[in-house]
Amino acid sequence: MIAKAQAIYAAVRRVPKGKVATYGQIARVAGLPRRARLVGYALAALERSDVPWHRVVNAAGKISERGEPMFVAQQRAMLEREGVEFTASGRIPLARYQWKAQA
DNA sequence: AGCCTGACTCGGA
DNA sequence: CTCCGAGCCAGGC
Repeated sequence: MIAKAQAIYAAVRRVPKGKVATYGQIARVAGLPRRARLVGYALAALERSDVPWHRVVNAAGKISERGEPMFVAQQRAMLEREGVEFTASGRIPLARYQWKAQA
């Protein structure tokens, strides 16, 4: 486990229930500007943790796929259970649900 | 070291 | 809206 990953996880944990954040946003909050890919990489390594990874989506407000479509459906279900709505095209209206990190 | 891959993002066409 | 190319970084070979 590397320190950068820890910073990323800490940033993700700050995302409140019912809100979502983008990879790039998490990267900035974690002090790693332009390292969106690193965020995805770090989250991919997650296994059984208290990190709300399901609240992290890409810049388009869509859930990033990773092989099994099953996980995407699972993530969407968890978000909807927290009150996050999806558009007919499967996107999340970021203007309304994106987490605004406070300095 | 080089090359390829990947839960990404942005600007341009 | 979609597709492309470039920039980014960690890991494995």
